[in-house]
Amino acid sequence: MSGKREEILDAAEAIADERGLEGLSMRAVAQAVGLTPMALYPHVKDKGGLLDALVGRMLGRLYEAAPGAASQESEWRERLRLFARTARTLSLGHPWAAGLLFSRPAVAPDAVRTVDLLYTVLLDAGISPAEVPRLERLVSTFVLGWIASEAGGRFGPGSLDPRGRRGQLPTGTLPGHGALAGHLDQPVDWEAEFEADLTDLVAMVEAAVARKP
Amino acid sequence: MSGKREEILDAAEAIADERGLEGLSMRAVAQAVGLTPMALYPHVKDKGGLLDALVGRMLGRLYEAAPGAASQESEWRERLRLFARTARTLSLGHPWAAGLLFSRPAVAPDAVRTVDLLYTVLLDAGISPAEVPRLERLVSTFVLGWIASEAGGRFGPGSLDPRGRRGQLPTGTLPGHGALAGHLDQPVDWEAEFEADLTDLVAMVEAAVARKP
DNA sequence: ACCTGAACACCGTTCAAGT
DNA sequence: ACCTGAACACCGTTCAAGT
Repeated sequence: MSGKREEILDAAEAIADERGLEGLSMRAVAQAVGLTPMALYPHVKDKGGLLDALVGRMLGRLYEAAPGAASQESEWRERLRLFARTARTLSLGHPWAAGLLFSRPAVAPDAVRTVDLLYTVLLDAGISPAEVPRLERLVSTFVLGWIASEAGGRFGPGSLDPRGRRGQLPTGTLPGHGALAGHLDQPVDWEAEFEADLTDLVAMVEAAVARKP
Repeated sequence: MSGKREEILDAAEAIADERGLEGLSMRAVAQAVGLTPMALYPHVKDKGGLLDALVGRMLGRLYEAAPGAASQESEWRERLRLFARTARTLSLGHPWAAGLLFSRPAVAPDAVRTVDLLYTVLLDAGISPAEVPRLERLVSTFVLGWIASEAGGRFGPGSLDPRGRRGQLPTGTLPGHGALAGHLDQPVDWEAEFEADLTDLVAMVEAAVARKP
């Protein structure tokens, strides 16, 4: 019936993918669906509401795309990793999305489903119920922070290129950089780094299980 | 000499603190310093440049306010915690700041100093030089993600209130929430949770040291 | 160099009016 | 209910002109 709303969200997502978040205006969306800007308001209520709907969609897709993470058949470690990998892949395809999750508390049903998925993973790992909410926030915050950094450009050359770093400060004031001389020039394999981080994260969960039986 | 730039940045920071990031316009800053909007441009070049300068300042303040973290006299564990705590305190005072760091790769000297501080902490912990850059990104990404979540509202009631979560979905579809029934209603002590997370983070660094000697 | 004033090409949203 | 058109109160930034 109300496929008009879906049409509007489709157009908005396409615009965000192509022109970024700052290219996403009510006027641009309206033009894309062949309407006047004001004709959007009955369907999305607000620009904020449009953004909320957009992240709601992404979370829904995350939940659907990581079915193995939900089905309790595979091992919790693999479910955790699958979930994180899916989030990363999704974020790379829609680089505007991750950053929104920091400011718009996601109350949509799909957001709750996603949190619940992590709850069950941690419970199956053997985390005591009292610690599960904190560890869920720890894990989701790290994953979200990481994919937002990668998609948003924080890991980009601007902040990484060692040549850019050197020379701005008097020599000797950067002892850490000095000690790492040989290790800062190589290009980074981000997928491999993400996987290594997930290994550390899984080990942290295991340690939390061992600590409190 | 060029205290005018500092005056502009002071005004911009005050506006961001009081009215949030969306209240921070070139026009508002100009009015606050008693100038025409265009008179700002020789000093800050751009609105993007103004935002960069603002986060540069925050990073400088982070570096200055955590001197114990830099001075190699205290233990690395305490230096890591001090650094993270200082970042959190700063972020709570300027809630608009953390989110900016995801999208604006900080190349400013103070950003580099901050990264170098974490490098030396990890080196002193005994992390092998080859692993230091990855672990620095892991630690800084978690801390940044956490303070951005807290300051941005992701941890807020919208996404936490269990009453809001229940009822939106057919019962039985949220097994995790069901199993955690008693543990989702209590209010959270965010400072205590942050400290607990830091304990897990420190333990993760220790595990990385033990793994590769 | 530093600043102004007018102007351009945008925003989100309200409101009265149409169907 | 759904849509339009004009309008309001904003944006960042360019440009020509002043000093």
